[in-house]
Amino acid sequence: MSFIEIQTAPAGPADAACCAPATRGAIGPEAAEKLARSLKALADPARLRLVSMVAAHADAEACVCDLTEPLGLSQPTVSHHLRVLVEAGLLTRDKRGTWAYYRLVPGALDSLAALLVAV
Amino acid sequence: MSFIEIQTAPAGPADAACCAPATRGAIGPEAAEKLARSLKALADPARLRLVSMVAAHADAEACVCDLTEPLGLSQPTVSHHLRVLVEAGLLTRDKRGTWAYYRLVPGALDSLAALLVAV
DNA sequence: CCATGACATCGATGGATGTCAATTTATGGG
DNA sequence: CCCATAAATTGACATCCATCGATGTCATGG
Repeated sequence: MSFIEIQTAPAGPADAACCAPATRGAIGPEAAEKLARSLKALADPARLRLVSMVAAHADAEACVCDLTEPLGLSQPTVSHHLRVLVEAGLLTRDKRGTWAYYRLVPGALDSLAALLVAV
Repeated sequence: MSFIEIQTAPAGPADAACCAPATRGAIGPEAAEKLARSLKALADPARLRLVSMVAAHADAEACVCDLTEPLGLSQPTVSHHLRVLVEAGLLTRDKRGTWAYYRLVPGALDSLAALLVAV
């Protein structure tokens, strides 16, 4: 994984008053972009509840029909949110016959949290 | 802080076919709303970089003028992002004379990450 | 007392996003 | 072969959000 890529700069001379160069040990623009994409996928009440509901469901998997009614959202909307979560690498989709089963990707949330504290 | 409020339910009986009740040990709607607000504040490349730059700056504090140029955004835009971060409880603002100094709130990122893995 | 610099707020605009209704695809049963 | 159900996709619409320019406020210095 490791999107950490510290942007090292020579640590310029200390400025007398204000306005030092900044961005010494800070996160790089592309790493920020990547992390923001992952966080944006989770930064929605419906999607947080979906992740939580999938994780708490029996066998840790659930189909759309399990999730539509308790969320209070229409089926296409739930499907859309699930798609966003799958594209963000947080859930996996497994279509078996009529139903599509969603599962939590094992270490996804943990590595995201780890990146967060390292920002 | 502690927005942890897990919504505990009696853990209903396993359903035979599909469509179990769901939302057993899942996060509640209002907890999801609150967490989503915090995550949304961070789910932006500019704000992630701002948090990182403030944390990496000398004395762990920085004024707006330190941050505008390396971010490549205008001063009002940077000010807006900093305001969002302050309102989310991630940064503190301390106006001393001409300059406004921003600092990272000590445990903010960590407790956010802890909430994330507990979703 | 006015000029300047740092910062915040306001207003406008373009783009992203959440939502639903309608349609489409696919599976399974009669 | 046709119908019913489950899901995904599409299209349309409303809302939110990031960004910028203009303006306002406060402190400092000539």
